[in-house]
Amino acid sequence: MKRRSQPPLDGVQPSANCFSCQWRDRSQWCALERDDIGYLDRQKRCVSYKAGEIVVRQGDPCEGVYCLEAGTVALRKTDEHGNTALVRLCHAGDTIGYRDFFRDAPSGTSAETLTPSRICFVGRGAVHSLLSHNPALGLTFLRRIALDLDQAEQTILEAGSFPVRTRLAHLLLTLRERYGSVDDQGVLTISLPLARQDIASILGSRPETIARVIHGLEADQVARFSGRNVIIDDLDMLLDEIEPGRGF
Amino acid sequence: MKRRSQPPLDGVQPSANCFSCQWRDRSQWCALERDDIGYLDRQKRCVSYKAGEIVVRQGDPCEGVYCLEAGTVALRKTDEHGNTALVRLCHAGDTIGYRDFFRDAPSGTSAETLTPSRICFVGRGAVHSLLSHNPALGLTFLRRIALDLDQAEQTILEAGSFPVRTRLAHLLLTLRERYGSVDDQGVLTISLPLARQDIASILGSRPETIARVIHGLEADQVARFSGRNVIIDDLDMLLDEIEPGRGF
DNA sequence: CGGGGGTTTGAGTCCGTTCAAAATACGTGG
DNA sequence: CCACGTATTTTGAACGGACTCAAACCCCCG
Repeated sequence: MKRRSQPPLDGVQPSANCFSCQWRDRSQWCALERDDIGYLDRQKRCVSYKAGEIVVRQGDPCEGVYCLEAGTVALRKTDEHGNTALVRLCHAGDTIGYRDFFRDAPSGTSAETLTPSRICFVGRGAVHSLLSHNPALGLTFLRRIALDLDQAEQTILEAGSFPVRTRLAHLLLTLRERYGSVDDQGVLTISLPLARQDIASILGSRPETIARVIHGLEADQVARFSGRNVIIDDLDMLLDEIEPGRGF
Repeated sequence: MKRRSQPPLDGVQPSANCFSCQWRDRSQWCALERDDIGYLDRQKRCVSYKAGEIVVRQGDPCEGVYCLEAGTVALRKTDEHGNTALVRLCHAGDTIGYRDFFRDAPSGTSAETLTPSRICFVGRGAVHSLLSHNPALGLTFLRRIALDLDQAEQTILEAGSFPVRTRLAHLLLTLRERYGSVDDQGVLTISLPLARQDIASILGSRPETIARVIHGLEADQVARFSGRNVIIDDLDMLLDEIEPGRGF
């Protein structure tokens, strides 16, 4: 048997069960009753992906929605001129593709796994069925999209207002919640799920610029980067990158 | 009686009726049955605004949603640092504030009339009631927000990929649909509902830059600007600003 | 006729980009 | 396990678009 360098999907059993899914109460599906969860469980199809695989290709017809049980997924959008941007990161517990589903149009973004992932697929028919059985489900999605839209507008606002350095600091702070850990010394380490070029893409910048900004951050003792690990000795310094001083 | 410079609300009767509303079939409310339209009609409250009035202030609690019957409204977002951006334009027929409503949180944006407008207000309770009566209504909103989110992501993509000049050309083309007219000579004129600073805000730029770009557009015979009127003799030249050349 | 906000123009600067090349990391096959 | 080829990241130098600051201008209104 061939040895593989990909880390295994830590502890996740194949063919997960919706009842025992740790995200059930925190996802949109929390609106479902017991019976409907059973239906969902029978209908869903679970697939494991390696890092870097395409789950949905932009322009493909939308066949249903996806539940990200483990891993991290990037949503990329490409326009007709070939410009591409990483529009959103999806983490374990997120539902993917609901936007295309409700627009009832081909996928507006591609979805690509950034880390090894386990993703459950739920077909159109099943979602429609659940939606009509349980009107509250529609509202949880409504709420979720509203939040997404808010975040997108926030991004627009920031992109125009702050330099790349500030936006990178903000991104690190955001990623801290899911990918950060603190050791005994109280030192924060963040294991980025992103390559440099993906960071650039998220911030609407270029890999060269990101490299330079990272260099600057290290020069100012704000953070130390080694590969995809970021070590932050003094969180306050990182926070100061966003709140530019306190003298007001 | 005092003479007023504001143009009257062309032909719109005061206290509009939902049944006779010209937007009924094209708005989210198209999902409603006759009885529910009646309920909506009784519940809504109609108000006329002059240009430049604030309809909703960012941070205010969300009391319901608004139907824009006539006029143009700008949605502005301000962050904690005072940066502000014009996030979206709303035109006659649009529903406003549904996002805040579904997030169930204070308004994330301010809404300000750019032209004299007539706006109907529908309270929380009424919307909730209609929503529970008619699950399809939720889906029309879902669809609408999904479209908005798409557009927001498109904006993010463009902002990072194209110079201000291209984005301005694109904006003009967008506004053409609602604010453009063609005379006997076949010449296109667009009556912008926006001040220069609002254009800047929409494009994530500055008024000075917009002035310069407009100057450049005029120098290249692409368009002539006088006040809020834009005259475009040759539409192809404007289109070329977006599609950079045809040799591919 | 005298404000006052919005717009335009000018000059200078900076941030981020582009292009090119070197350095490093990574996966693969020997 | 190491060598190799490829992809990613980093560095350097130069350019350029958009911003800032400041002043002049304009138009609408009182």
